[in-house]
Amino acid sequence: MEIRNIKSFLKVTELQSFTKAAQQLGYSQSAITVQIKQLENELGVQLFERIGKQIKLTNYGHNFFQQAMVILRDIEMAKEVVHMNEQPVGTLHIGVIDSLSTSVLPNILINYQKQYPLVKTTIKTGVNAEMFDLVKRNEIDLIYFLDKKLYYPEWIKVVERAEPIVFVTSTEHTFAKNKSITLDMILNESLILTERGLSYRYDLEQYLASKGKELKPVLEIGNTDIIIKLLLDNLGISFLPYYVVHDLVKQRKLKILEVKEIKVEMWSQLVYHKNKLLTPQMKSFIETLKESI
Amino acid sequence: MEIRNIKSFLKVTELQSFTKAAQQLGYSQSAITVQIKQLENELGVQLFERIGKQIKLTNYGHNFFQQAMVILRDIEMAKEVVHMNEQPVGTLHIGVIDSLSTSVLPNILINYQKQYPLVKTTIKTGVNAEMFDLVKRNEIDLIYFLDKKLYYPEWIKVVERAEPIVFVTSTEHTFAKNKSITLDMILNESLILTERGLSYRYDLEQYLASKGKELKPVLEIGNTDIIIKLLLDNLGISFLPYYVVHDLVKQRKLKILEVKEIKVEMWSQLVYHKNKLLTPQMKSFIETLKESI
DNA sequence: TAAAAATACTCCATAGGTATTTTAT
DNA sequence: ATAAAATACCTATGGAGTATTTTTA
Repeated sequence: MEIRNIKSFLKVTELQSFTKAAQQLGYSQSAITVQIKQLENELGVQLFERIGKQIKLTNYGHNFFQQAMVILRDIEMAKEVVHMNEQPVGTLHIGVIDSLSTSVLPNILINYQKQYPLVKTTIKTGVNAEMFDLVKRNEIDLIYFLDKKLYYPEWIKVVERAEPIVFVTSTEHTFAKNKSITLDMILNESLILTERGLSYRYDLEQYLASKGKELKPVLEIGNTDIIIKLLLDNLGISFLPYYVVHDLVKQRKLKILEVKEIKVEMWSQLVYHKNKLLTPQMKSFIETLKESI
Repeated sequence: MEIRNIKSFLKVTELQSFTKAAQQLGYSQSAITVQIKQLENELGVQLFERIGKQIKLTNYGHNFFQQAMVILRDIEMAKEVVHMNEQPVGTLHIGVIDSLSTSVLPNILINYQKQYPLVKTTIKTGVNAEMFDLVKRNEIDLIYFLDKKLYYPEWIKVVERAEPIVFVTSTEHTFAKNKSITLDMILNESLILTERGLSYRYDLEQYLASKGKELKPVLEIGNTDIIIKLLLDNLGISFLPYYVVHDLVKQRKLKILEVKEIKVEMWSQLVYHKNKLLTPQMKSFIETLKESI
């Protein structure tokens, strides 16, 4: 059974005539005869009585008529309903690296929820590699991460912003008053760093290695929040994206150490998979993020 | 949009794979690709995200999925529902000539209604020509009439029974005691007859004409009930199908006059149009009628 | 005769197959 | 190297047209 048969059937019942139905539908009369016959064969019943020049629905035909209308209505509805939800509603899956998730993301999410209260947002956090994996498995719609400027043909980048990485310590620290600090000075202090392998720490180590030097952190902690707590307790110096300490620096609880010899810069980037269909949720989130930074 | 596309779409969503869906449906993989693409073009939206080796419904696809299930369910339902009402329910349209409608039909209808209370029966009465016309216009399902044995290729005859046509009068009538009556005797009495043109009256007149004689009725009334009333009042003699007077003869209120010279026999016949689809109502009515006579 | 549906036949549009390419694992 | 989908191309089925026949008004 195909839909064209059903459409023809309905037109025939409406006009009580094969010929007229054919005219209105742009078929030849014989095409209608055959289409109705196909239906009758498939259903195993006679749909019309052909008596004299006029045709009339049989009981079977009447039964089918009821359902045929339902089916056509369903199909029309499918064509409409498919376009629904072009407003931002539904769910949005975002992957974010830890450091961004506790610093810049909260404000963005608050703005977003205010503007689009119908969207349910789920956040997955982890390191870059884990996020990238989730994108590949199409489990998250967008990923917001920090790294060098990355270009992969399978990604579409929608936002990127330079993020300076800075040495930072407590305003209580003895270095806090020094105008200019050298790398060597820092290397002899207690260093509280993020994990090895994180791109900005890697950059730093590469630079040091080129000078024959080495990082010897007293502590390695993935979570930047914990690092910041330790810094506030004046327990050492760290090397972190500026954005994670921005607020506390403004509040004069932490202090950026100006180290002239090295400048590490990373990029916070928002990307999605090139084959990903942009949902309204995604579009609106991207807009909100652009406005927020 | 055709149903095969919808079926394939549903199988693909079920198996999350074009290839597997193709296998299960007996298509090649490329056929599925094309079918889904057709749907996507017609709907104007992307139904699946193709990311890596796996596919995933988009929001649009999910919307369509909901309706697609409804459509298929309704199509399956159409295939079932079309066979419904194979029990005798619904309406039955019967055409009956006047004389049968008041004599043999009532009993049959009572039996029928007892057995099939769900069938609504409509009775149209009239003379043969009117009934035949209604059959041709497919306004009645069955016609029960009295005439010579008729065979028309466009009819299907399901029941026929010989119906003697008899001279009849009141038991009070002077002729009632006579063992043998001649035609001549009757022709001189008050004759109360049905209309000219009725087949059995026509037969009688033909016979008389061949003998150079003629009918001179004092009254012509189409309705046999009225004729019978007049007979009971001993107002004359009539020429009627035996079945209309059967009961009153048994009750010895009317008397059949034995006229040796002529024997007119008609047939009560139940027929329907050859292109008419026999409904369960019709079948069961035919059965009931056969049993009742 | 006219009008409607059925039938016979022909044709070609297209659905689906095979083979290959692309893309990703 | 494998596996899935897309693409290119080809073939054959069958849907629809034309012409004719049948049936009935």
